[in-house]
Order: sequence, then structure tokens, then C-alpha cells
Amino acid sequence: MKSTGITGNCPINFTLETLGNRWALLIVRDIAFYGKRTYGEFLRSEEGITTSMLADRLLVLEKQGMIIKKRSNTDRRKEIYTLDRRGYTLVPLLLELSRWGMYENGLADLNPAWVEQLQTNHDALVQLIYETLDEGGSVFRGERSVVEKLGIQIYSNK
Amino acid sequence: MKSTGITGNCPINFTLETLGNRWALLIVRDIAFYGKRTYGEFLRSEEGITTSMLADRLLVLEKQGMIIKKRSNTDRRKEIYTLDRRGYTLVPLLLELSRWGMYENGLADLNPAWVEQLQTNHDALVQLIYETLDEGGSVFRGERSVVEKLGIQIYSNK
DNA sequence: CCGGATCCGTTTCGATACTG
DNA sequence: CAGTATCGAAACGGATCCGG
Repeated sequence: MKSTGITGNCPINFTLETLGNRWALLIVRDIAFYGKRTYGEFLRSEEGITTSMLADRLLVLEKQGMIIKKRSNTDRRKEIYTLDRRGYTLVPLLLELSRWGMYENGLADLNPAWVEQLQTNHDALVQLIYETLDEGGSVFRGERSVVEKLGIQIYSNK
Repeated sequence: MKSTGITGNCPINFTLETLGNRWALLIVRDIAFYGKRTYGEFLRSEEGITTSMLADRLLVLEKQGMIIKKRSNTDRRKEIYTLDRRGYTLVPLLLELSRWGMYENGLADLNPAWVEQLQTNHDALVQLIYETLDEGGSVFRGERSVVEKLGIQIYSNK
């Protein structure tokens, strides 16, 4: 058995230690749900990650097989980040984190359509998201994010 | 709108900031899945939380409505911690964290029955866990944990 | 014993300035 | 645009001490 540097063998703990901190999940969220792809776009997210933390997390996420880094074909100055296999499998977890947050924040000011989907049609929603990600698998600008594809505003975010 | 001290209004970020760090979730896991209830039991979990961190997290979790602290009737020296409403609602999230960890660790050395339940019968599993927690709602020693009730070993843990 | 509180060295994080 | 470098602040871990 290869050493992971992780204490304990509980899968929950494995997941928590692998993800490391909240910034990792927020970066994956930006790619998966908002269609963000560049350093600058991540930096402008409302949570306000710092440049040093972002650079550090991007490196770790790439090493972990969560994301893929590739230089843009249309603009050679830009580095484009897309989901790798492991980041892809985080989608259901992100939905669950979202569901709990909405539930505990109160559902009143949230989009009912999204909440409905999340609670009664969870598996279908995951499938729809995966299909959208598959369609937008290219690294070019212009394809729509999952949020836009669904036609519903998950939560307000610039 | 009341101030939460939390940056950003994305539910995913709300959840991550509310939970704070991995110890919060590991304590809730200990209560929900392993039937642990005392300071000493949490302290002896394989991940090795320190006394200062445990005391701090227990206080925060209690304030957040995740857990309830109550002195034992049978042994007045002991403080008994059980799930409060918000901790209760974390069960699906804990299952999702567990699922991802199992998936990424490889399924080979895991209990197939549990994996099967988790992947194909998610909602029923959540219900079963809730029923078990409801039955074991008393603060007395002796009732079985969810792990024992299910009759399957989720993961090895002393 | 059980359930903490306190102290302190180390690590991590966040803010900002700077560079190719 | 996409990162490094630096430095102070905060969080964390380990050990020890304390009250019932």
C-alpha cells in the first residue's frame, strides 16, 4: 500500500485531507459551474482568493489530477484550466455542499427551480451537468457554463 | 439580512466557511456513524485531534446548533454530546464525502455491500441512518451505532 | 480518572509589492 | 496576464497543568 501522508483510513477523512482547504473546492466550483478557466477569472471570484494561495492551489490541484493546465491556442498569453478526471467526480459533492448551504441559509431567497431539481431529481441533475461539461470540453472561450445551460440562476455571482 | 461574517453568498462557500475545518465534520461523523458521545471518545479517534482543538470545536459546534451538550444521568462526571438539528442534516453530506473518498481510494478493499448501498440506493440509506439515529436518541450508553445497525463495516476504525 | 484550559513553537494563511 | 517573494497575523499541534 502506497503512503499518502494521510492519517487514518476513514474515507471521509481521506476526502477532507485530500481537498486540503476550501479554496480547492471553490476553484473546482468556478470551473464546473461558472465556466471560469483562467487565473484572472479565479482571482476575481467574490470570495477573494489571494494570488499566492491561488497559485499554490492550482499547482496542487493539477498534481492531484483534479484540473488540467494548458496554454490557450487563441491567446498564447493565457493559461487555460479545465477539469481533469478527479475534479469531474467532485460534482456530486459540490451539489451536496450547495444543498446544505441553501437549506441552512433558508430557501426563501433562492431559486425554487434549482432547489426543486436538487431535492427531487438529484441524479438527473448530475447527469445534466456532466453532459454540459462534456459538450464544453474544449478549452476555447464562448461555450456556456452549466449555470447558463440550466437556464436558472443557482446563486448570484458576478 | 443578518450578517454572518461570511464572505460571498454562494451556498457552497457558506457551507465551507460554516464548517470551518475538517475536525468539525469528523466530530459529527463520530457521533452520527460511530455512536461516540464523550470528549474522551472523540479524543481517541484515529485521526488524533488535540485537546485544545477538540474543546474549541465542541464549543463552536454547540453554538452553531450542530450538537447538544448534556451531563450524563448515570455518570455525573461525563458530558454527553448528541446531534442537534443542524448536525443531523449533515448526514447526506458525510455520505457524499465518504463516497468520494472510497471512489478515489479504489473500491477493491472496501465493503461491497456498503458501496452498493451508497451508489444505487442513496435515499434509502439516508432514511435508514435517520431511523437509526432517531431510535438511539437517548443519551445513555448501550444503543448501537449506525455502523453496527447496518450490519456492515463502513471502514475499519477502532 | 474525566473534561477541559493554558502556554508556546511551528505551520499555514492573507495582504501586498514586485517580476517575466 | 500569470504568477513570485516577503512578511505579519492567525490557526494549528503538542505538551502540560488544573479543577471536580
